[in-house]
Amino acid sequence: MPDNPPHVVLAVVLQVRDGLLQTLLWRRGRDPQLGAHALPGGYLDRGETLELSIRRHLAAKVDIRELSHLEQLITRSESEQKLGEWQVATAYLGLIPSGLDPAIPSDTSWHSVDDLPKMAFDHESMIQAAHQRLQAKLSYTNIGFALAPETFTISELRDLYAIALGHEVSATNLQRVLLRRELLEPTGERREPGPTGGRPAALFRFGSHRLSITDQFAALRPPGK
Amino acid sequence: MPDNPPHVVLAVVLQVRDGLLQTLLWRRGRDPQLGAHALPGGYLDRGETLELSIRRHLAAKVDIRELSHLEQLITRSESEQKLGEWQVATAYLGLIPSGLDPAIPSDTSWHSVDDLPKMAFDHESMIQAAHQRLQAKLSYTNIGFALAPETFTISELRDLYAIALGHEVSATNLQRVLLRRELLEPTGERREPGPTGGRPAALFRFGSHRLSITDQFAALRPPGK
DNA sequence: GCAAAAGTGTTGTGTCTACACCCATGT
DNA sequence: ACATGGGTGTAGACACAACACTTTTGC
Repeated sequence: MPDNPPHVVLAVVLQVRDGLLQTLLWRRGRDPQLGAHALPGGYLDRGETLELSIRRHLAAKVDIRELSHLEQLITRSESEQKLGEWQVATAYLGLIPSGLDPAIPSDTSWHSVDDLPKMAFDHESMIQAAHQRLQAKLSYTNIGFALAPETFTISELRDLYAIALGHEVSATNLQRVLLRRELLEPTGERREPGPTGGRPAALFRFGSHRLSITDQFAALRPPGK
Repeated sequence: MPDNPPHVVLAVVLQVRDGLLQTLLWRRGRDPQLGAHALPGGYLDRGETLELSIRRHLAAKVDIRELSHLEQLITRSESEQKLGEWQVATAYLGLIPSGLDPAIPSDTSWHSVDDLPKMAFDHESMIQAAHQRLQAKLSYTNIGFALAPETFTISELRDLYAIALGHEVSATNLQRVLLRRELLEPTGERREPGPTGGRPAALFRFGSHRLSITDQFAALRPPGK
């Protein structure tokens, strides 16, 4: 056993795809746990910074210019140790806006957060931690910008929030909350109605694409019983 | 340079002492930065877990049975690297209830968070991060249990909150918020008034000493202008 | 009685949810 | 006209801050 632990950097990359909150998983091509699903990532290189390291490893899987947000989640040493490998792992949360479809290599695929395959190590609990962090931040920050495309209608945004939060969200109230907090600005454009008609929806965009705490007050709770 | 980075584990230990929020600093007895003030901690041992490691290092400074709370804060690789030492550091936030006065070694001392000496590395920003985390959690969790002694009056608790938050807190409203959230329970006992008189204060205690999120809603904001 | 400290009553404000209602478009 | 989806008006619940007022003690 070496004097210092190998340091692994991982990312839970989340995106709303096909109506589900999905995460990018890599099918391990090497021991240990060959064939099991794991979070993308790899070893910290000599002299490298944690954030640059995870960006480097992710670059092998997706176009990281499409990453709309990246933040550190947690650092763990526990479970790897049980496997006889003394090792430290730092997990990041990454987000990709809905609507993009980055090219990914064949050993990598998207999986619904609610229907994960058998995961290597304790990566499943890291995905849960990432999901909880996203849910919490949707309530008191402007992090919605990182899930949404550049412009969108309130209905589309409502769907993104509902999928990420895991419960129904009212378009009416979502609009009120985000406008009151001055996070959303109208583009002035409208979306053409579909073949079935309906009033054309106004297009909005997030005023800022930098994370900020917008309200200590929680909103968007699950509908009352 | 070795194949793997040395992993350092640090703790920002906070306690309300003498009317100030203070942190435990260690005066470095070795290079680099000999003589500068630094957070207590040390290297991760072979096969050791992060949390056990910080507990082990802290045990050399204080009686860790007096630690009322310990949580992971952040892991950094950046700044140490600038000094030519490729190194990763994980910082923890630790809390000690007010009123205790743990024995500490002579190379260690308490310093007000608002009046820090010249700090080694980027430890000052870690203390700021710890302080901000504590302030935020005072609003939406029951973390007050970790700052307060076993039993206390509302006035005493008000002072602790005011010191940790850095702004005035109303005893009236603090009591209402914490009772509404059912965090406080009366012990049934009373504190004798001082020589100057006054109605005897009821003693309370926190119902739970495990961290839980009690409200997504922020309270205890600074008094309005 | 009077000062001091603790605790309660009450009012107003702001944020949120829920739901009724109105608006703009396609067929 | 009517269905469809977008958007506004309004009322009620709740948490909170602020402050007046009452209670209980020592002197």
